[in-house]
Formats: sequence, C-alpha cells, structure tokens
Amino acid sequence: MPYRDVVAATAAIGALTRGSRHRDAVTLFSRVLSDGIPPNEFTFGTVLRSATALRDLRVGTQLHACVAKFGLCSNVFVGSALVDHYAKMGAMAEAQSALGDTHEPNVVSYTALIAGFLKNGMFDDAHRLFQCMPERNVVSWNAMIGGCSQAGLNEEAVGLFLEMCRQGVRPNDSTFPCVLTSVANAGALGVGRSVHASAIKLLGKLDVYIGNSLVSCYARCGSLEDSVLAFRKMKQKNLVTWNALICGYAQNGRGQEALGAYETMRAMGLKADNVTLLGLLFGCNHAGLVDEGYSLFKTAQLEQAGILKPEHYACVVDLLSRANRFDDAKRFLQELPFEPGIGFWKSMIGGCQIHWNKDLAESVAERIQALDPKDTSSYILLSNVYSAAGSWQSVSMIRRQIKEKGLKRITGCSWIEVQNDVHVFFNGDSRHSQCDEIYMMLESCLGTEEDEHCLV
DNA sequence: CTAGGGTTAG
Repeated sequence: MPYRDVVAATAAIGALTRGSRHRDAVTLFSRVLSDGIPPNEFTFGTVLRSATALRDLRVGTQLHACVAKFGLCSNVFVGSALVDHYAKMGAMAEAQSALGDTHEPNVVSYTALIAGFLKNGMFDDAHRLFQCMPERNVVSWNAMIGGCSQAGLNEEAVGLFLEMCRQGVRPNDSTFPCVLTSVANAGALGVGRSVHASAIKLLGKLDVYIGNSLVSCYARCGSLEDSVLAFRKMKQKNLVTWNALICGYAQNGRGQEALGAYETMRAMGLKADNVTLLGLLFGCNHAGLVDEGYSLFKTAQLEQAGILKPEHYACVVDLLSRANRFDDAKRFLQELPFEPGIGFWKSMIGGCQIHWNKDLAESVAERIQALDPKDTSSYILLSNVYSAAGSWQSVSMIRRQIKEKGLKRITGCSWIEVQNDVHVFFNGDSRHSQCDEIYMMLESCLGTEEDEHCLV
C-alpha cells in the first residue's frame, strides 16, 4: 500500500528512524522512491540520520546522488544532514564539499563540520573554521570544547570554556561534562572546583551527566573526598554514576572501597557492565587483591561473557604477573580466545621487573621486539630486570642496543597542582626551585630501599 | 515533522 503523499511517507520513515529501526527506514525510503513519490528535505534529513546510525557510507553516497537528482544539494537542511553524515563517517573531503554546495550554510552546517574535523584529529582546520564562521552559538562552543577534550587537547578545551564565558555566551548542561573531562585529564583540581562552582551558579540544578562528570573529575584529580561528596549529593544516579565512583576508588588504589561500592550497587539492583568490571579489576590490581579480582573475572566469564573485552583479559594478566603467579598468567595467555596484542606481553614483563624474573623477562622481551622492533619499553624493562638482578654486563649491552638502533625513550613525567600552579617533574629532575627540599622529603618517604639503578 | 554539542575505563 503506497503512501498517499510525501508527508505521510516521511512521517513513516521518521518513525522508524526514531525507533532505531534504521535498516527498515532505509528500505522504506527506497520503496517510497520506487513508488514514484519525490522525497523532500525532511525525507532526506531523517533517512540520512539512519544511514549515519548504520555507519554506512555507501548508503550515504547513494542518498547524496539522489539528493542531487532532486535538486536539493543547495538546501540548508539537507546540506547540514549531508555534512553531518560525512563528518561522522570520517569522510571529511565529502563533508567539506557538501558544505560548499549549500546555498547559505548556517551555524548548524558549520558546527557539524567542526565536530567532524575534531573527531578526525584535524584540530587546525576546526579552529580555523570556528574562527571564521559567521555565527557561533552555545552548541558550536560545546562542539569545540568537547572535541578538544576527546582529542586530549585539555588546555585548549579549558581555555575555550573561559573564552566562551568571557564573551558572554552562557554555558548549558552539555558544556560542563565536556570541559570537566578535560579538567580531569589534566588533573587540575583547582580548576575543577571553579568549574563546579560556576555550574551551580549558572544552572542551579545539575543533571546526571554533570554529576557523573564531577564524581569522576574529582577522583581523577586525586580528591576522593570531593568525589564521594559529589556522588552523595546526586539525587538521580545511573550505572555511569556508580562506574565513576568505582573507577575513582580503583585509580586511587582503594580496591576494598571499590568492591564495597560494587556490593551496594548490586544491592540496588544494578548489573555491572564492561566499564564496571574494568574498574573493579583495575582496583584489585592496584590493591593486590589477586583472588578477588580473578574471581570477579571468572564470574563474569560464566554469567555475562558478552561484556568481556581484551582490556579485561589484559587486566587479569597484569594482576597475575604482579602477584608473581607467572604460571597462572602463562596458562591464562594460552587460553585467550584471541591473539594477545603487544600490551599483554608488556603487562607480563612489568611483573617480571617487580619479581626479578630474568629468564621470563628475556623470552617475553623477544616476543615484544618481534611484534614491534621499535618498542623501547621492552628494552628499558628488560634492562631494569637485569640491574635488579645485578647483571651489569647485560645492562650495558641493552643500553648499547638502544643507542645503536636509534631508539628514543619517551620520558614519563608527573605533575601536581598547588594553588593553581602546575609543577611538572621528570625522572631525575633538578630544575624545580625547591628541588633540594623535594628530594629530602622524597628520601624520608622512601627510606633507603630505593633502587638507583632503575632507568624508569 | 525536522538538524549540530554531553557523562564512566585505557
């Protein structure tokens, strides 16, 4: 039974799109076409959304050709939908060209393109377009801030947030989760508190997204007190809220509390998902709760195997290796339902370093170097195992190899924020103005057990 | 009848 007109047909396709029946929406669209009903801008808008949800660039391209056939390429609405589709598929050249075909592109068209640039790591293009677009609204600012956050451009994201406020654009509910992610990435506790305060001032009530971001942000900035406070203050909580709390405990080495939170969560009738499990395993790992972690994994394997991902398996390898249970770790690796990537072997060699397991470290290092000859970390870790075991000849041999192969070490660093100043430290750093006091304090904290021969 | 931006892990 063909539809009466394009309005009825579009309504039917839209219902399918909204109901997430995207394949059906596309099929219905083709049927409407073959029934001889010419689609309009709304029809294309909704069916393009389904094509995006299906992540099917082929469908998008066919729809684009169809748009051209009906002379709708210059329509703003259709144009924006095309830009959005291509941008989400990562086809940035096509997205740009769709914007170019649009007669008078508006703020929506530009924002869709900017979001696409950021998702595809093209920060400079995004920034340039953001600067020169004719009009910016809160959504465009959010797209920039969120895109920077996701790309790890944390200073840029926080800077954009401040600039937005300075220009008098009022942040909304979506702005805060974006910027708080960056604050958390940077571990900037003071900035986090200011952002929190401005959210309360501007919005009054904080929704569950903002609450979740705060719980996580405070924990990742090292303030579990603030994190738990934010958690308790939330009226509505969802699985993400619990995950944020559990992961926060885990990251701060509080495995027992993570497990406790999980108990409470289950008592409230919530089921763990992959993030919950990862947080729990991570927490057990860092608190030395080997048996607890292993049994959580085993239970998940039996009861909800669907949530298990390579990360979870990697966590278990880490757990067993750190606990000196190398036989269990090896058996576990052999029984993996997939090929272990390089990270699995790195977990194991990390355990070898802790437990001075020279022989195993050698064979694992060989594997890592076979998988990635440029990998420096295996050399460093191996050399640390040798120095721990007192094999100085082997240490100098490794150092020579690193030099000969022209491998570069990426130096790790850490930082801490004190009253809005960020202090960064590298290994063996002596540049800080209070260097002497810091090393003195370190020595008194560490006692005399410190191994000076370690490279990392 | 409609579009673009949001939370948790690594």
